[in-house]
Formats: sequence, structure tokens, C-alpha cells
Amino acid sequence: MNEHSFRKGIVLVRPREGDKRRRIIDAAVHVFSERGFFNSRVNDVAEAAGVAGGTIYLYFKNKDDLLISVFEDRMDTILAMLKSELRKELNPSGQLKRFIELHLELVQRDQALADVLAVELRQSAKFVREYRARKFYEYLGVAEDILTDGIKDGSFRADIDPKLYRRALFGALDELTVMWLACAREDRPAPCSLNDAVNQVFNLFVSGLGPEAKL
Amino acid sequence: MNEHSFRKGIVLVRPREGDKRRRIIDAAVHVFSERGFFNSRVNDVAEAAGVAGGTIYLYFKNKDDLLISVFEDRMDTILAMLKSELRKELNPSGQLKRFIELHLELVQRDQALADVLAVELRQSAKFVREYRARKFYEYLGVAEDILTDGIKDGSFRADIDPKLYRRALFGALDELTVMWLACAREDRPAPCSLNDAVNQVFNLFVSGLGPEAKL
DNA sequence: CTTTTCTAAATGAATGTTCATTCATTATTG
DNA sequence: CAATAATGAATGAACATTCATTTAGAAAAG
Repeated sequence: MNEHSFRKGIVLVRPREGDKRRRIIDAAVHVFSERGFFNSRVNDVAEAAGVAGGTIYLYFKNKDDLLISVFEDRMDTILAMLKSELRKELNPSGQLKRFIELHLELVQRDQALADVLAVELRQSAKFVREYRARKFYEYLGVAEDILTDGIKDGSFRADIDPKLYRRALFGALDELTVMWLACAREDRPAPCSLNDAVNQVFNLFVSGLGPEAKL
Repeated sequence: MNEHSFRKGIVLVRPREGDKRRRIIDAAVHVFSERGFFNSRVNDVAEAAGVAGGTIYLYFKNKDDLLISVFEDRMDTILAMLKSELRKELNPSGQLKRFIELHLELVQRDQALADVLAVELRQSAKFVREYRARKFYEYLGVAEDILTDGIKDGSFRADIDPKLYRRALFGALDELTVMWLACAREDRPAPCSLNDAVNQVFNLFVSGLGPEAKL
């Protein structure tokens, strides 16, 4: 076995990671969205991914690990895009609107994922929640930064509590997501368009219910 | 069997409904809150209630029915109190604040119930969700009425969409509830007091992030 | 080039555990 | 005593996970 074949052997051995792992994650998003995590069998995901039931365990430790991997994989993508998009905004107000936009758009971009994120990851399973927390707080941190930047540059009031408002903002957006998911699932018309909702929520957070304020 | 013993038989037969059913429901709230619905066994609830496992099925059809009964029993109480309290408020603004107050207070009044309502009933099980919907929409309806009343009497802007805002309001409050529950569960200090949170959220919804408006 | 060998990936039946629910039996009450 | 409530072991189903076996693909040999 000379050097040539040695390098060939290293380079061309089939990788375990890659296409199949992604296929399984994609399948999991859809299956979990349709049936809920606890009502989904590992075999359902395997079938949807076009692999055998036991194959799942070549890539993931167990069923919980599958859900966690879905979350980490997708949150990384979402956070990267979120941060990249917000860098294009000139001020906190624009960032706030874009934040709202990107959050609400997820339903149309990837309904199954929005479903899994909104519903499944409010689970009670303790260690799943811990995994959620890290990325979740990163997401909240983005919202909080917008708020604190707005306070710094004077466009947001200084008496607001960013730690609290970031939660209120996320909660409001999350609930609207759930609302749309319910409409889609039940084939009901949504109360309004996505664009209207973005504007309404932005106005709610900027002006509240009282007279419009100038930013 | 004369008339006397006939009436005795009717009046004095041990009722199946009553104390034991309530004990089981109370126990279910606690067990579901601690472990999550899917990680709780029916036997866990039975033990917590001080009855045998099979007894549960004398009162409830199955495990799902238990969760549904928890929800219906407790939501009836919450809605009744909510409506009664709101009648004491003089205007929509006062009602809004009281609504926020009562929602957020649930965490301190009954943490386990708040947990079950906030977490467990975002479940994916389809028919459980349908049961949730009826009472949930009634709850949302209360919020919506406050908003539409405020529009009518001129204290809230006429360009808001009450159907959307009621969702945003509920979502924001729900998320704060989840925040407190997480703090309690992990023995972390909460970011602020309940009273501060009520004021902050009220101000957020009334004035938004911009300059304070006069109602 | 074809065939053989070897190794890693993939398969899917088997395994073991869990638990919701039932129901024969016991206990309680009037 | 009779009727009803309560009990808890038994039952059957479900399914996450394991692992013996098969398959696939790369490399070596002829």
C-alpha cells in the first residue's frame, strides 16, 4: 500500500455525515410537525427519510437527540440570517421592524419548522428544554440589543425594561405564528395578510394603543 | 319500598362526582406540571390523588380526558373570575390593566396550573387542541372586547386590529408567564416583580416604545 | 478489465420496557 | 344483605433501541 492508495483511501471513504443526516433532519421536521414529537415514532421519521429504522441511531443518539438536532441545526440558520439582515438596517426602529418581519415570515417560508419551534419546543422534558435555552436566549438577545440600542439613541423610551420587553415581543410574535399555523392546519382564512400583521405589530410596539408617536 | 325509603335511596346514595373527582383533577395539575403530560403516567396521578390506578377510569374516560377536564374545570373558574373583576373597572384602559394583572397573577396564585396551561395545552394532539380552542377563544374574546370598547370610546386608536392585538396581548402575557415559570423551576431570581411587570406591559401596550401618550 | 476481498454502512426483526386500560375481586355503604 | 365504589394485578399494545445479518462500495488482485 503506497502513499498514493493511502491518500485515496482517506479521501474516498463514504462519509457518514452529509446527505443522509440532512435528509433525516428534514424528515423529522415534517413528521414532528404533523404528529407532534410524542406521537411520532422514530420509524415514522425513518420512513419519511427513506432509511431503515435502525439507521437513525447511526446518526443520532436517541429520539430526543433527534429533536435537539433539528432545533440546533435550524436555529443556527435562522440566527445567522437574522443577524445578517439586521446589519442592513440603519437604526433600531428599522431593525425592530425587520426582526418582526423575519420572525413572522418563517411561517410562510417553512411552516413545518415554525410549527416545531413554536409548539414542540415548549415541551416539559427537562433536558430538551436546556438545549432550547441556549439558542433561545441568543435569539432573545438579538431582540434585546435592538431595544437597548433604541434607548441609547433616544428613539425608545428609557423607562422600558429590555429584558422584559424582549419577552413580550417574542411572545406576541410567537402567538401570531401559532395563530397562522392553526389557520393553515384547519384550512381557515387568516385574519390578515403577513404584511398587515408586520405593520400592526410594529405599530403596536412602537406606538401602543394610544396616539401615534413620532420616532 | 314505601315513599320514605325511596327518597332516602335517592338522596343518600354516594355520589361518584364530588370530592374524589376534584382530588384527582388537583393531583393531575400537579403531576402534569412537574413531569409534563406525556411523561406522566395515569398511575402517578392516581398516587398523588390517593386512589388506585383503575379508579381514574371511574371518573374520566382516558388520559386525554383527564387533561381536558383539568382545562375545562380550571378555565371555567378563571373566566368567571376574569369577567367578574373586569365588571368593576370603569373604562377599557382600566380593564386592560386588570386583564394583564389577572393573567400574570396566575403564576403566583397557582404555579402548577399556570404551567399546565402555558405549556401542556400547546400540544399537538389534535383533539385536545380542539377542546382548548373553545375556552381559549372565549378568553381571547374578553381581551378583544376590551380593545373594541376602547376604540369605541376613543381611548384606543381606531386603526388597530382587535383580532390581531388580542393575540399579541395574549402571547406577550403567556411568554412572561413562561419566563417566571422557568425562573421558579430553576430557582433563579425573576427579572422583576409582578407589579413592575404589570406596569411595564400595560405601558408597552398603551404607549409602545415611543413617547408616552395620554389616554 | 473483471473478480475477489474487506470493511463500513444499512437493514429490519428481535428484544425489553413501559404503561394505558380492563376487569375479576374486594371493600364499602346504606 | 344488596348494590355500588374501589382496587390493583393482568393484559395487550406500542415503540425506542439493539444487534445479527445483509448490502454496498472501494481497493486489491489477477
